[in-house]
Amino acid sequence: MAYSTKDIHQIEAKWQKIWDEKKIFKATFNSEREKYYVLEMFPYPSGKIHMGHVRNYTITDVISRFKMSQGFNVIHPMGYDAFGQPAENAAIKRGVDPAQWTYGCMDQMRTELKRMGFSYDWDRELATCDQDYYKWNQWIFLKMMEKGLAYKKGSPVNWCPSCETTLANEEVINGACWRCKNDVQQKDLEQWYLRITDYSQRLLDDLDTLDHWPQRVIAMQKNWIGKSYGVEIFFKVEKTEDILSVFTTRVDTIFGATYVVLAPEHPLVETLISGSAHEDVLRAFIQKVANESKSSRMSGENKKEGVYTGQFAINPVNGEKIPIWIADYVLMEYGTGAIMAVPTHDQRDFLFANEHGLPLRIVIQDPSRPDLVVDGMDAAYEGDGNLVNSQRFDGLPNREAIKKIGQWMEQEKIGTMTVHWRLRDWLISRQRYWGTPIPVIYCEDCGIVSVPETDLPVELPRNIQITGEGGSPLNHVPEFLNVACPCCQKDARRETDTMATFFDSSWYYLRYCSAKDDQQVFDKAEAGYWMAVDQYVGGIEHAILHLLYSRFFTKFFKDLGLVSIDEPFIRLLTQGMVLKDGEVMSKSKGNTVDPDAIISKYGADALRLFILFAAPPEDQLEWNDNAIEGSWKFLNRIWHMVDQRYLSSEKKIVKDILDEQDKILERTCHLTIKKVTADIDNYKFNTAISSLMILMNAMDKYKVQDGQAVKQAVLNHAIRTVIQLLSPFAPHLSEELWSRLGASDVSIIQAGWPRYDESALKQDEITIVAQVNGKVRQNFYVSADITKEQLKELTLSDEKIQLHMQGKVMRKFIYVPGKLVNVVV
RNA sequence: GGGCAAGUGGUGGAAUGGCAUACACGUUGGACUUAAAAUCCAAUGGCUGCAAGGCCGUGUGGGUUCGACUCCCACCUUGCCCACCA
Repeated sequence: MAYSTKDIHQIEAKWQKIWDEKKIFKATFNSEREKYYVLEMFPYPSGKIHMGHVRNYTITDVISRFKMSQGFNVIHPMGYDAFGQPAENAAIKRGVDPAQWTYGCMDQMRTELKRMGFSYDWDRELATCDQDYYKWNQWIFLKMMEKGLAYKKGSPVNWCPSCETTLANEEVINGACWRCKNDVQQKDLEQWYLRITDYSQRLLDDLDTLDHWPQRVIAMQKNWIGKSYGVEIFFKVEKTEDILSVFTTRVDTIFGATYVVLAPEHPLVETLISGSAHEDVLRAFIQKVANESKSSRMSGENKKEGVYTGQFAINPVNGEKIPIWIADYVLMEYGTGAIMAVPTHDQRDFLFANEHGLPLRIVIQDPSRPDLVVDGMDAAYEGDGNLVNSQRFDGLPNREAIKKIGQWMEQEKIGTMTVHWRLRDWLISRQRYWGTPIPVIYCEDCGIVSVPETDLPVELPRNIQITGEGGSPLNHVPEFLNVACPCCQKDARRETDTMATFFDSSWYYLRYCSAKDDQQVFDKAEAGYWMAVDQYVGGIEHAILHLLYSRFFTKFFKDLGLVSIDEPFIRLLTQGMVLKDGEVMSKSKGNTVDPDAIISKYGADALRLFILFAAPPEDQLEWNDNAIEGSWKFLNRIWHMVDQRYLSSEKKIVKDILDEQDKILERTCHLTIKKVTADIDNYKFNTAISSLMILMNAMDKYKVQDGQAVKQAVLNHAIRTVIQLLSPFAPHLSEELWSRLGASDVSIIQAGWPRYDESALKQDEITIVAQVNGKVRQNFYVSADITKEQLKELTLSDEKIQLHMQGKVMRKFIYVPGKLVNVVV
């Protein structure tokens, strides 16, 4: 019987229904069984799924089904990261209700995900915009407030004028908004922050325990956390009592400091310049820098601009009077917002000093240019060397001097050895509607009051006007805004900002463990059993944001005593992008391929198979309309194999009665089991599939005549093996064929995962490659237990080998058992 | 400027230091067919040769080794991440 598009759609629908009705993928808490938690990064419900989703979720599905077959108690949940700006933008543009729009998209996505045949436990489905989810966002926020980890402060923040909201540091990419790519501005605002910096050290240290994370993700996080050791040095400002702190990692160059520079936003700037002779010039400069966009200010290629304040600072190591400048190349966000400038040993300072005629002094000697003087410098020397012009430290190697000077400065109380972090506290306030309301009330008498736990959730009002203008829409909803103070019952008003949606996604993997629990954030015992996530799969774009925040939340829950783990995700796989014509598929480029259309043409199994076969999961994948035909053809071949060549046979496979052809197929069969099993564990889905193709090719060559019961049994074994090994990749077809073989299992998963027999892998006869001086000249087909001496004799007496030895004398004979020999002449 | 990947046929890609190009796509030829599709069979790195064969070949240049796509050094190119980070 032929296998057609009509058949695949019938078969796929049939099995999706059986899986659903028989609850094949339902995960039940059972501490007797070994669990396995497989998770993908849940989608934003934009409506249709795209090839990126298909790739991500097919990978997790293969792992999930594989682990289920192996007998693990697998939990594989799915949900939606459902709050966020696209829904709100749709509301502004088309006047639809964001909730209605979002739930509509979720329905569509669910249908498409089911069409792919993914092995989800749908009973655990969640959406972050559900009240019974975001209620717990608010609960977590209150706990953080209680522990002093959530706090409000006024400070300069990143402001995206196009999204009309604030952004976290992690959301600013090259000075632009991560979502809309517009330039980010600085604005002074009162906002809510999470004290993630309290966890800097733990977030850094525990990266070393993540042995199964990609190295580059770990490197990116380390980089982002940015720990640097240095010294904070106290400069006195001349004629005042003010102390100016600067941070440096190069305290060995302190004797070469010839001026000090402040960021224009530095708090001391105001007192330094007020009343100065050039006050207006100075203020104009500060204003000019403030007007610059973050991206241009941080570009690094700008000319370094600055102005002299007219004031001096005293270098505490030598009492020297050095001028205080203000310049745009010093950033308030890093260190203390002030630097000591050493133009001879820092290229930025060098450029600035030359520009403004500031003095230079060499304090580290370049070993390759011992006679170098200041006048001969055309660039700063940033390498190592011994100290000069540094009083009692002269002659010390600079790396040693870093320690010695630091210790000395601590003794003299003119500096302190310290650590600076790049990581900032996480700004979570957003001036948007479609998010979790921050559960806080402002009372004139009581100040900031948290909403009592019993009043949760603070409901997000529905059916309101969303215009995109006039700040947060919640400001214009009196029923929401006006509330009695929980302390004094007087009129008060609610916080109208909502939480950044990364808050929602920082703990959803815990919620899945007891998704329907309406009493608590998650069940401690269930989370204790299911967590941590054994295998997490998602895009590299979340290497910092989501993964860092989730690690922070897990550590916070540990401190609350709700979990006992330190890290949420044991194994992490970051899958590559799907490209078309060499470019990332995107709606704006118009080069998307709709998964739904592919399913309609070839079925979900062919799509799954292609997307895994075309490239290793971490690499970019180039979509190819032709190549998917190959996957479709391969599935057809398997169908025909079962349809036309599987006949029942009573015979058992006994090694003694097998002929050479039988043994070869048996051996290929066992090799394939071994290879596919190892490959799935190592994310090598492409080679797992190719080894299944090799087994199919071997079966095609293997001939069985009528009545050859032993050969039929051998072939049947191979057929059953192919179907089982294929089942994680192409589950629908595998289920159908498995049931046609007369299996009694409800699902092929219950048949278990095939095991290979080590003894079946052994070969009686093997091929040995013979080389002369490393070049292959001959092949020998010999008994597997041939000795080195026998092989040597065989090789040296071979005509071809002799020809290539050209009568020369053998110097060495290399023998690699079971593989090759090499004659060196 | 710093860090991390990667560079292999016409294409996607395989190769615990041991036969480079598995598997697939594409192409070419053949079988089946009135014809086409589908399917099946065969060939398919380059140069050279009637053939057997020979030589060359994994970004470039060196090195280690009996033997290097693989390990080491330098360089080139591409991609990603970070970056006026003090």
